[in-house]
Amino acid sequence: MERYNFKTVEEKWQNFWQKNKSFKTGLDKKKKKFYCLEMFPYPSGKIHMGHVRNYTIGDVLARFKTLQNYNVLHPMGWDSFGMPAENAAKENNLDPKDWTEKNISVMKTQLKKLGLSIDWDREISTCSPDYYKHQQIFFLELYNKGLIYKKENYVNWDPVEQTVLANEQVIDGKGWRSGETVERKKLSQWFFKISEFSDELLNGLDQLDKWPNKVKVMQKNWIGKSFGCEIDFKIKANTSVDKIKCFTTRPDTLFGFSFLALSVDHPISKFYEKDKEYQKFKQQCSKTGTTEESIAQAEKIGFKTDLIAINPFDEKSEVPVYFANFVLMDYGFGAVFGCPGHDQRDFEFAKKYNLPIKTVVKPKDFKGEFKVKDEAYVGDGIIINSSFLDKLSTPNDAISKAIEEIEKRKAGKKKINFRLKDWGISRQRYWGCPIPIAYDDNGDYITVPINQLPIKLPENINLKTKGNPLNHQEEWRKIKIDGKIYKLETDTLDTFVDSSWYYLRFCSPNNKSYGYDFDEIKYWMPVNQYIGGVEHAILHLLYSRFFMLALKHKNEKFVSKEPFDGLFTQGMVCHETYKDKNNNWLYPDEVFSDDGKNYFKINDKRERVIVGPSESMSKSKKNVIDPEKIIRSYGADAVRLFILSDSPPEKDIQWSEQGMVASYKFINKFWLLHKKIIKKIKMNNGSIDTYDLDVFTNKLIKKISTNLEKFNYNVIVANIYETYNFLIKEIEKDYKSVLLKENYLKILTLMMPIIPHIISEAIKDLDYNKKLAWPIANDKYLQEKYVNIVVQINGKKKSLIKIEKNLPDIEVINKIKEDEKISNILSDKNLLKHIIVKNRLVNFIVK
RNA sequence: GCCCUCGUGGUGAAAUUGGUAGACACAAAGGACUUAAAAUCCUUGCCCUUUUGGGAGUGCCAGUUCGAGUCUGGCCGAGGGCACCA
Repeated sequence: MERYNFKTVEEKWQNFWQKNKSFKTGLDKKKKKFYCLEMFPYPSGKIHMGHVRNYTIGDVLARFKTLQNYNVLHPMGWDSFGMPAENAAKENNLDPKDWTEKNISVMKTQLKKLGLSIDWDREISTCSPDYYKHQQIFFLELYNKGLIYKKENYVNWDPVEQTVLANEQVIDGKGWRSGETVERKKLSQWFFKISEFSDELLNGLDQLDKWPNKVKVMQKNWIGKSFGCEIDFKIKANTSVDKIKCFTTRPDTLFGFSFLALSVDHPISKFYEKDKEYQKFKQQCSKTGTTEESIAQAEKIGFKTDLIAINPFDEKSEVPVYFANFVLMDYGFGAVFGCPGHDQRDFEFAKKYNLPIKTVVKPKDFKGEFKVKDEAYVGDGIIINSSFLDKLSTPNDAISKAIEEIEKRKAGKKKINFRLKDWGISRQRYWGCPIPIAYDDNGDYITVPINQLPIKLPENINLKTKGNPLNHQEEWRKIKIDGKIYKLETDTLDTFVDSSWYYLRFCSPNNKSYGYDFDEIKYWMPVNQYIGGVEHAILHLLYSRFFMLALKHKNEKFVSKEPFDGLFTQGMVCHETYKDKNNNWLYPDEVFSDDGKNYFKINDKRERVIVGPSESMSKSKKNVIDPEKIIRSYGADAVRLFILSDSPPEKDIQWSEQGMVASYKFINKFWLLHKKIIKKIKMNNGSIDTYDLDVFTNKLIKKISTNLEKFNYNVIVANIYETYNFLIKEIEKDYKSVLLKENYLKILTLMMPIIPHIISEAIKDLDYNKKLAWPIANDKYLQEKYVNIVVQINGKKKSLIKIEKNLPDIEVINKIKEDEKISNILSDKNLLKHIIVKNRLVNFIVK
């Protein structure tokens, strides 16, 4: 029998799908829709295994929903602005545009070879003026809504990328892409007012019940809502300062107040700039790096001012004011009131500077006198030593009473504070979306009128200049607005802006006048299922949620709220790491083994390989497998089958050559089985009723359908193997041909989402030309005639008895007692009672 | 330090949501076919017993229950996120 030739079959069907536009999005708006979206890739050169996994998972879902007769939107595009293009172009003297376009064409070809059911007619690319024109229009819109502003502040400066990073892009004090230590620099920057929506972004999370809890928790922590109050502390001193504002969540501990601490960036610091000691202190603070270790180990240090702060609850209580290294300017008001008894950080500070440590909270059940000694007591309890707050329980009663009292004394008011900061969107880079702002000679700016958009990037420019290349484009910068010459803004937008609305663009990718068509997004949005890596849990997903709220703001027509109804975060693809004895990484391709040990070849000699732990595939560790090569050797179906098998999609998967080979063998085995079945059907001489097969098929429909809904794709692969194991035995029976064919078509349809090429070819052999539909399980076959009853004695399984379904209890018991083994056990025991779980189990309780 | 998630064979994992633990696969060992190898197929998989059979068993300890991988409490371990957030 001829062997399955995946090459010709896969190519044939991929051509067929392309020619027939098989995955073109339907236009019938009366049909139920399903918007399936995977995070679009950055066109870095070639696809990697992470892409294969991500897009296979999405494709299975899209194909399943299509078979279920949904109108499916399954598009693909390119997140094509960004620094790698600029850097690569700089190195090779290319235009970033050419580099990007070349990569897109390579990756598109590769994705097609996976057999993805993508509507390529909707392809978009964020670096195309057709796309970023609309982004510039959105910029103007948000600007006019007051959601964009410019301010000068300290920024995270990446010295390698020569650009500003958002807080979220700084990981352990290092740039998220460059890995270089980030510097503090003062710059004038554009900001999105994301903090305006803090509460909505937080509350919206509650509606997202199809999101992983993990992601919601991360966003919740990031938004960081805390309840408390602001307090104006009166200042006694000879300077012009008369009060300092603080934010606190613990006004109930105000009687434990023993110092006030300020950030070195606090406005008051200007009175101390000339003080030599202060300068020294400030420098010391800046030296405390931003790395993980330095933060963890940083000693709490302070600089004592001549200011004295007064406790609003006790005018006689006066405490010193310090500058302290642990106070951040961009949270609260850059000032904290120190209560060493009940805050560990304040406690350490007080110990160092010998400040009083007063105990004002005592644990609820503590008997006798409670005193803070070796560490702060931060738990709940009863207020003590606090005048009118005494005996109140904290947090609840004491905090509200304290706030009430503060408001009565006009010393402050109730306040909610968020950790979420505004999103800095300026980047000093060429390869990004230009910001539609122009400056006059005085440095005052205006927005560029809509009819002059898009502002296109200049082409063929010199990138090897220092800093932002656009700064050197004098001609390009000139723009005439209302007859007057202005100079364009040279900052470009953070690429996270590009990906914050692309899901809207996919709904109407060719709409010329505006970024989206209202009717289209009304039908398609929200995305029903969004699939991507968990590394975007905060950045991209929070920004996208913000963007929807910003578009909706003051726009009654825009009804959608959350962009992504369902979110699925897939795990990473891992591989063992290999090194030689000099600690140089080795590619898996270089490693071979013949006697159970691993070697690689060097100068015609073999040398032992040191095998390291399995880690997420990364170019730097060389533990990568090239998808294209794998597809070439085993075919797309086998790759899809393997990448879905073994591990659940949300968990990391180990790449294994053996596993890959097993999937490949299965594809071939399956084809041989298929040919046998076709032969049986063609012979058309069977006489056996298909009851057993019907039962199997209908159970399978139920299993695979529910497993698809629950993303249990690894179990579906197991279901497919089970199906093979079942059919290879069943095929010996001479089933009635028509019925066999009917069952077999259903079974093939169930496998279509996973291995579409071979299944398409197999269905062709059935001479079936109608539109495929997802089979529905017939309840008749799910109700079995016989059931296996587990017989337990005192909860332990003793026997398994096959009886008719739905027998009355008494008959079940009688049948079981006929069982020799059970009756033997029961004969010398005292039967106390029995528990019957219908059609499943009988438990005898004996003594 | 705080928050979240997870602990099941040699390995990746299943388990109808409280009811047959280990489906499905990888690896291993033994066997069949073959001159041989590859490919393919079959068998085995903890302890005691020659078999029949019996027993233990889902990180550890307790609890709830007729019955716990699944529920509750405590402990141990692994992974991830946040990190001076006042």
